[in-house]
Amino acid sequence: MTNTIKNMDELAKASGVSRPTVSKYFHDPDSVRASTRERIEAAIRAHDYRPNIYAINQNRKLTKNVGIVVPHLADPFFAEIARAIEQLCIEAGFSPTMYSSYGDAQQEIEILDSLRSLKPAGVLLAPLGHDSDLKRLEKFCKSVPTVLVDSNIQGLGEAFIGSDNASFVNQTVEYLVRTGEPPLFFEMETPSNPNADHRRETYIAKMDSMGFEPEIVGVPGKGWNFEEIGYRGAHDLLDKGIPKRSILCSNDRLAIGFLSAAYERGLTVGRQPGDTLRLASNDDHPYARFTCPSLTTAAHDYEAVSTHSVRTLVERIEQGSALRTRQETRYPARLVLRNSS
Amino acid sequence: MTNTIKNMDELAKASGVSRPTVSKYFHDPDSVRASTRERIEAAIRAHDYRPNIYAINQNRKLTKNVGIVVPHLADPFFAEIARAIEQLCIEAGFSPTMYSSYGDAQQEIEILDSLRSLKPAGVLLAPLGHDSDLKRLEKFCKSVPTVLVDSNIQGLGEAFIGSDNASFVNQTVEYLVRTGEPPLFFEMETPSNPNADHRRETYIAKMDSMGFEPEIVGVPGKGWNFEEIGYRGAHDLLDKGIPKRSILCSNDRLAIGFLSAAYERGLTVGRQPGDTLRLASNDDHPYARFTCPSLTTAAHDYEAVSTHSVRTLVERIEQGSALRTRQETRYPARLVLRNSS
DNA sequence: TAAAAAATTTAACGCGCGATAAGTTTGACC
DNA sequence: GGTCAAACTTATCGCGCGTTAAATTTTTTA
Repeated sequence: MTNTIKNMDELAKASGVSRPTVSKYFHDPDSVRASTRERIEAAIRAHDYRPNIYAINQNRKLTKNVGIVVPHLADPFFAEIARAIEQLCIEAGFSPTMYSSYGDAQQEIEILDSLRSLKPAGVLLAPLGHDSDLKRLEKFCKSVPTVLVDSNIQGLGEAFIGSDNASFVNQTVEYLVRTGEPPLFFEMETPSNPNADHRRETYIAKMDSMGFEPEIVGVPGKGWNFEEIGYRGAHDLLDKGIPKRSILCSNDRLAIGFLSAAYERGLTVGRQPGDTLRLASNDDHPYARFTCPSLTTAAHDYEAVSTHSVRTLVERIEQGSALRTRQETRYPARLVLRNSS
Repeated sequence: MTNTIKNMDELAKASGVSRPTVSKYFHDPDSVRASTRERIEAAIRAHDYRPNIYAINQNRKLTKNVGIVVPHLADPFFAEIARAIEQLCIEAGFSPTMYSSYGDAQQEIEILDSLRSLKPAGVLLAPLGHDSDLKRLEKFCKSVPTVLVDSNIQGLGEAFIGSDNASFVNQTVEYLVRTGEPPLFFEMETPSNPNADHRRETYIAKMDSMGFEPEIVGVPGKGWNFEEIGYRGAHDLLDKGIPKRSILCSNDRLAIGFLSAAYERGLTVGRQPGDTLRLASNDDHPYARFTCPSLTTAAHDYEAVSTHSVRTLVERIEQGSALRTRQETRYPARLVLRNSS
């Protein structure tokens, strides 16, 4: 008796209203009179009715779906960004779906391809960067309102919202210099993300401007096992002796690997007089508090990036195909002092 | 000229076949003659056509969708399980979608509710456990073929596939006893997962059977910030002096917090003669290799769990509503010896 | 209380595809 | 060359809803 309702027609009859009115109700509950709204809602509750999504989306010009695409969900940084964005999308009345390309450009394209057939209202995309298939990405961005997050690709999408890499590195370099000595820059030889390039460039510029000689160590290794790469790279580096007392890692995951290697070698890392090394990094990874020693790092403004990017996408969706000028927004970092330097 | 094709009718005309044949092709490309298959595929390529998912799913009795629901995607353990399962589902010809309840029972229910309207062929569910709304969960499992993963709930779903908690703890306890002394068990006072209970029970039973007195420390704290909880709990514990030389943590994330606290206190953890503490744990968290010292732990058989659970679900889907007896499968752990004990 | 405005009803079409039945063509085989 | 099954075509219905237009009712406003 409670589950005999299969479609809107029956729901309409059960609640004593016409089907177009019920349809209107689902489109916007406030568009019907309070009295009819209550009748409809009573029937919905009584029969546990939910409209058929597929029938809805087939006929609507625009769905309420949004895609969230990140390079690697197993990376806590992206997991956190994705979580925040997902929540905000729900609050804005959309149905977000999360996708991860797991560092694979081919999969990134496949995700976007299958996303296209979901006719999403919009997409929040944190692209792989260098590895991405730019032509396919560009084609996609032209067919679906897309906002780029975290990693920028020139001219692509409606807008870019991310973190200001220069702010990160300037603060960490400044801090290390002010409280000790100019740092060596420790990074991946072939980073899988454009942000790494900006960090390197900022490091060089900053060192130059302060009158120091930039010194960069690029460790080999591909893929997304950054800790492993940092670990091996640190061992290789330290095999040749300690190059400098201060080290700045391009990102926290490399630093985690570095600290692990340093620990194994019995090197003490920190700002105490007896310590052999000082280490700082960027990102404020969720585990940066729990490394040994805890990691001095520059923190993203997760909340600002996620709220701004969702807000931008929603605005873009609501005002239709209004092509404003593409805006790029970069939020500064917040230096977090811990025990590693 | 290339994008004038909107539906199957036009695609059929463009390729010179009838629409039912095209429909048949999409259902199973091998069900049409090779020559017509080529003609269709040529037209698809030429016009970049993709069938409308919503129209397809509206009419199919069963969709090809499967839901993957985990308690917390930001936890690397679940991120890894979800990734593996997602990949296997794709290979099996399904369209997986990932959902995370982020530790919130209310959200777990909402996910399942919205999942229901996607008419999924099946669901792979790693339930929250204690916190889950069992009645709603039960209702859901009756309406959608569901396979439980990682965390079992008696009688729920078609099957359960997870890890054998007893195997984990038996191995870690045995190892600690054999190479040193019986361990203290370090866990959360109110764990958010039934697996923790099984681990505790196994610890007690194992200690009893070996003739030792079980000793358990339950640290306060709620939520999913296990590292933080372990960190604070360790400090509290160590404030009262070192209770025992061997400590077994219920899971790696607690251990990561513990190691961080121990490091801050200048305690050396390991199996060397001079070390003050030995620490072991369970899960083989992706970062267990990079803690300081690296963590001795019991590893899940990720691959076995994920392949078996996907295979079970696919079988269940393909053989319709064949109600076999519910099976529970638990894979044993693999002890990973590192430097913490 | 009448007129205007808002809400609702009735009727009907379309979306893109699944599915089926009956007739027609194709290709393999002896 | 004839036979027959497999493959294909034509025709047609239905899915559950969006959407629209015109007619009707209800509520608000003057």
